[in-house]
Amino acid sequence: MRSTDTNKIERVKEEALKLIVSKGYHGASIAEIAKAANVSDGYLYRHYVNKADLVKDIYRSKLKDFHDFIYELLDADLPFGELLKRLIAHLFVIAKREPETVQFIFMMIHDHDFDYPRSRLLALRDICTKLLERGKRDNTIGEKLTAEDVLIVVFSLPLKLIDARRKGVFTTREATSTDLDNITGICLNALR
Amino acid sequence: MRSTDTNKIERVKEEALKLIVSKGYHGASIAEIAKAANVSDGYLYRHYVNKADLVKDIYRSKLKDFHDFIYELLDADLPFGELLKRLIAHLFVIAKREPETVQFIFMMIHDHDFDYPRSRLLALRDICTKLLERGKRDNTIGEKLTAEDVLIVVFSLPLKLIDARRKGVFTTREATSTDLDNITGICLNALR
Amino acid sequence: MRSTDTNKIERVKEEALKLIVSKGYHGASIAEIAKAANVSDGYLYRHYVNKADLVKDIYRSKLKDFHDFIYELLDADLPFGELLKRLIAHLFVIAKREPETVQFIFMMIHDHDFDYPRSRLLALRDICTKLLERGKRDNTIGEKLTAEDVLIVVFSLPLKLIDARRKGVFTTREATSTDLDNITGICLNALR
Amino acid sequence: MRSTDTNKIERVKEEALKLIVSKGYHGASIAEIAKAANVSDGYLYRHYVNKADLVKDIYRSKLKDFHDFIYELLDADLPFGELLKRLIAHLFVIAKREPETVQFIFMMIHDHDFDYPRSRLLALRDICTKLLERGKRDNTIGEKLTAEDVLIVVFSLPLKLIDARRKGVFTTREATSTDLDNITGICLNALR
DNA sequence: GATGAATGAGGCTTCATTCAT
DNA sequence: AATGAATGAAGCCTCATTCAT
Repeated sequence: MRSTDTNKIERVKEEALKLIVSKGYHGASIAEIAKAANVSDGYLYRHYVNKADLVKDIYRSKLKDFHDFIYELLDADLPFGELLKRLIAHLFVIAKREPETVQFIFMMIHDHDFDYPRSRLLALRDICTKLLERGKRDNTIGEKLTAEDVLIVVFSLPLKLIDARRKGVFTTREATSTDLDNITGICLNALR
Repeated sequence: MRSTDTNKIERVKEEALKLIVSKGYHGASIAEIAKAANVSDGYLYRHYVNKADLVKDIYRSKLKDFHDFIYELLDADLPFGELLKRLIAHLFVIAKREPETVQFIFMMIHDHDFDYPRSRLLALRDICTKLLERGKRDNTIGEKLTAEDVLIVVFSLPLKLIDARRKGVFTTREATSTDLDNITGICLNALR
Repeated sequence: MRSTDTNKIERVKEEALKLIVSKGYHGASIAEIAKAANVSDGYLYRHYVNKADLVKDIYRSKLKDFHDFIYELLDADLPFGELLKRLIAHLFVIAKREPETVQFIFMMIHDHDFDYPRSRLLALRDICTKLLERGKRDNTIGEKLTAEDVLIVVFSLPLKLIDARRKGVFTTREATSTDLDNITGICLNALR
Repeated sequence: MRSTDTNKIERVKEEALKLIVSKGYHGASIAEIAKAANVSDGYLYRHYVNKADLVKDIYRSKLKDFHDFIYELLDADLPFGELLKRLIAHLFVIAKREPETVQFIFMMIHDHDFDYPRSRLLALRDICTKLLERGKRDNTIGEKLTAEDVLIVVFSLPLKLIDARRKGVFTTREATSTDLDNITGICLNALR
């Protein structure tokens, strides 16, 4: 999994992500990805055993980046409300700066062919549990709520909003800071 | 002249749904679907122009069933809280009785290759708008909330919970009436 | 091969001919032919063993009509020049009145999948031989020429001209009486 | 890196031509062609977008070879009679040496599914026009004749003779030099 | 390490034909 | 006699993967 030309494999991952987002996993062929990355068809097989392995790696690393960010937030010892706001703000910022990344994660989460990576699942559970503790400590989260509740509220609503906007369910208007406040408020209320 | 066996195409749709749920759209081949439905490979092409057309039809009809149910609820003129509870309860019941159906809808909603059918999109907007009105009339939904907020709360959280359970993110425990009450409460709070 | 509804099978033959001319033998499906003839898909199988059999029958009958016309001309005991002129004129008239018929014959003559029907081959040989005799009797055909020469001249040049016009090789201008005289002259010269 | 085996694609074209001649375009399947060429099924799709594209390429190149030969003849500045004789002789030689090639061209010219390639059509018109000029210059072609007349005489009669022999309309006897002289004489007379 | 030519399994789809009614 | 629902063989084509260079 080590490469001489670090750039190359990064290019592959980048183009793979972009193409998968725009054409779907099956729609993005190895040939097209390789061409976009200016790499030979066979190149990626020196790093990954197959196409799915490449995608899993991208998926895993994107999730890790996100989880790492949350861990940093958790380390900062903010009140839960503030923490949540920053978490969601982070999502919105990424959704704006690199929309493909958020869309990619959203796609993969729901893709039949890709499980949530085991290591990430453990991290996710851990994060939800810590968020729950933090919220309860601050009396921001209701006594009876569980980490699972945190999961479905904190990691569904914002992503779903971003996705709804992208698809134009009601509007394609770009998310504003008002939207950010609204969705944060909704999440906070939800966990009351 | 043989008369059309109306069961046949129903069998095809049923088996297609099941196989797609278990193996994904691309994983479920025409040959396999036909075999499971005890029908010839070419049979479905007498009803649909291609595989995607079949799947879209199933998708559309399942969504329609769901939307029809909600319209019935809306007609009943219940208070919003009760309406929401019944709506979510319905989802839970289906998720238990025909888990593939809910999973199928959940998959299709997030599938890159399938758009939300136009007619259903209009119905969905209409439903969210009506739910919003009802909630505001009852003072159950906050003044500033929008139909889009209703959308992401009412149609994301319960489905996401069902999906989380199926995947065993935290637990694979079957959803109980307590879970139902909890998630309803969360949704109600979210829309406060 | 007898039918109760003579019209029906005639309609089938007519539509088959038209569709084959416009879409080719493989492009014209039984379903489409049946639909155009307002007949069931299975209908033609009560008259012919298969699709090819239907087409052969149409082919044979169209050739027979043409051969019959030539035999009538031969009976009229005209000088060869006049005979040839009338023969070619007949082709031109049909090409104008029912262009599909001439095109159909032209297509079938050159189609890999359809042999010239045996009975028609014998008639064709006979016709060429009689034409040769007539021409030699009149001193219109050179001594050394053969029935085969008559064949390639009389039955190639006019049809090829009609085809070239249809395809617009040089022009798509409709064949005039001048064209008729020209091509007749060419054929006569060819056989000198 | 394996270098492209230039023989492979040539083998494919060769076998495709042979199989199409013997079984027709639709009768010659990709699988069979690939097998005959000792190549994988998918191989030809690395060179052509589909089956028709392969066949068009063969068609075009065979026509080009023939046209190139005629252009060489035209360059030689021979009297028209000699030029025509050599042209027809060339056809006879090829028909003997590689009978499939002539048959292939003859089939394609008359195939409903394949147009005469545009570039070849232009060349053909040019050739006929130049032949006409040459013939008129030598007083070998009548004043009133046109390039279209040259077309149907020069490019129909010899091919039709070859085809008639192959099919055994009158005889299957191989074309002799006498036949060559005869058909040349017929063509010359035709254009008088 | 890297390439890209070549493979071939497997998918979707068509359509001539059958046969129960 | 006629229908037309249903069949299924067979075709075309895609694309992840391999491996000689």
